[in-house]
Amino acid sequence: MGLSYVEENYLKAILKLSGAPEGLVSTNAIAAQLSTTAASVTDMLKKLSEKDLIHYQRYKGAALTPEGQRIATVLVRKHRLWEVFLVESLGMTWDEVHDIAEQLEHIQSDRLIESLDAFLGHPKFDPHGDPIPNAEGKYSVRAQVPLSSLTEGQEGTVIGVREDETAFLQHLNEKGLTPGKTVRVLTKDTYDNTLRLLAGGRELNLSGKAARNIMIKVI
Amino acid sequence: MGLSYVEENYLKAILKLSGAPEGLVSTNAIAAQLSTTAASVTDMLKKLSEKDLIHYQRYKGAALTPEGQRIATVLVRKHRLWEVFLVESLGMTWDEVHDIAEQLEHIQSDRLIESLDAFLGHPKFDPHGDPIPNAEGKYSVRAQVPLSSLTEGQEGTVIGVREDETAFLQHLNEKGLTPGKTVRVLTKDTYDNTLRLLAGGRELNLSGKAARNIMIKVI
DNA sequence: ATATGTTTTTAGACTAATCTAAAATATATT
DNA sequence: AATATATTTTAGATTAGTCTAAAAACATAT
Repeated sequence: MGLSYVEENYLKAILKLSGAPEGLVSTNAIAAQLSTTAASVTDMLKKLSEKDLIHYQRYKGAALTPEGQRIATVLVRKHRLWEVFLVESLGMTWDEVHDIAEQLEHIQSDRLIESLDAFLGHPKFDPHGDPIPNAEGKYSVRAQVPLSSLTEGQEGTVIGVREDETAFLQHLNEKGLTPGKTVRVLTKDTYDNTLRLLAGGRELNLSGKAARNIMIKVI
Repeated sequence: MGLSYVEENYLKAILKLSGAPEGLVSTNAIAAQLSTTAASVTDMLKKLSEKDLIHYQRYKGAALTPEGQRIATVLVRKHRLWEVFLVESLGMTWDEVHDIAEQLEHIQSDRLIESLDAFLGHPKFDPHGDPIPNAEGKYSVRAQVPLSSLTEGQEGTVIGVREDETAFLQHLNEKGLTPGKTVRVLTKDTYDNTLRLLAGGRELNLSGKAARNIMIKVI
């Protein structure tokens, strides 16, 4: 029924590599992505093709079928939801969560992932600013990124917040970080990601946690 | 370096089976516990012995070494912490979390498990009432007796169950016999030890067999 | 103490995933 | 177009974990 850990990783690699150019993914590209050999990839491509998860013609390359794409997208969804949990709930740093999420994304339970999604407040973006596909596999458009993903010198306008907790909104009101306002990142602390901002003509500090909940449209 | 998923499951099975009688665990007992064959168990016992995680003499049986016990106890710690998270944070029911925790316990990251422990407030018991060993492997104790040992008129609170079979937990959920609930023994059948209970304001019957698997803290 | 029955181990085979080395195919160059 | 180079596939071997069937060890009963 379910796929193995390894099969899942191949599907995710193919999804990642079929990003920009709408062509076929090569054997070597997959081998490099997964740090394995071309021979191993060929074997697996045959197997995934047999299961109708990819279209594959030898010497040509591979592309996900609709079903393969669905499965790979669920993996991306799980990976990014777990990253949000690790950073926002457990307080881990964005650079240490990837390897753990890489393991957690293989946990099998639909109920679990939907409960986690609800617990986190149905986030649309992960701590790196990447969009989280919803349960139907649809991505939010990347017109907006969390303020926390901006680098020093970048500028944008506040679109809104991710979680509309009253206390949090009041906090932002006091700082003048309301929708429509323009903000510029002056400095970003390398340890705790606290931001020094220029907004409405005055400078202010903002915690990394708060910055993650403020959505920005980059100018 | 690290152990495989399978090796970890063998260590956990041996820890579970070396519970009461301080003797050796038999090959057949492990095979039954893991739903595998005796031949497979023999192979693995040799391997674990080679790694100094168990003491093993052929035809005699196996017992954990201090290092094997340490690893198995960490697994129990992880399993139970995840169960607390699934029930208390995600709002899942105690009968559906076991299989998910069975997967989550194999996630490798010391930082993760200590962060999770802190996030949950360093719980001492899991949703089934079983104690959670701390980072040093020490368990908290709690005075508990099986429900079957109560006499007519005695009262207590449900702490947990002895066997965590999903079907059994669901059965208890339907009857409202979940951890924290108060129960009073109304009558006890002298022949088959069937109990007539008062729990959550309503009366219900419970077989002697089921009662032996429910742990109670007497008031 | 010998026969019977149970438990455990060994022997040999299978699957999934991997590798190296060689062969086949595709691509690029002149 | 012929040849050189790069990519991909095949062939064959390896490892971890599993299985069935047969042999070996142990336990028990008469």
